[in-house]
Amino acid sequence: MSEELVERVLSVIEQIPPGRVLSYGDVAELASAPTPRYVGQVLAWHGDAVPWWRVLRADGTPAPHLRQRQLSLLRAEGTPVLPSGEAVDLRRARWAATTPDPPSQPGLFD
DNA sequence: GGACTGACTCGGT
DNA sequence: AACCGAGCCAGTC
Repeated sequence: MSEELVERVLSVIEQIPPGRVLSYGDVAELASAPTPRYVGQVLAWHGDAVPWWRVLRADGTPAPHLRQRQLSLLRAEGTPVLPSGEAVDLRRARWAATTPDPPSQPGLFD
């Protein structure tokens, strides 16, 4: 696998602002990775170097083995979580890369 | 070269 | 909501 591609994937993740998230598919698209699976693979190996908790599955739920830890990290930085507490509210928390700046006001998510 | 395994996703039951 | 199958692709054995 190309080292360059790994760098791009990590770079995209590094740029996700606190309180916002991206799905594996989003990251794959932004980094021109071949498939979302690849992003998961990169995170499994180099995840400790980036804010991995800001990457979720397409439905807003974290990968099963990270469920607890990831959700608490997200809650800690103010990411909007659904009432169930089991998934992030993607419609509000998803980071639009083309509009990089997160909403600048405190009223942020609501 | 298979076969199987994942921090995946989507469409169909 | 839950389960299934297909497509995906790098790694490992």
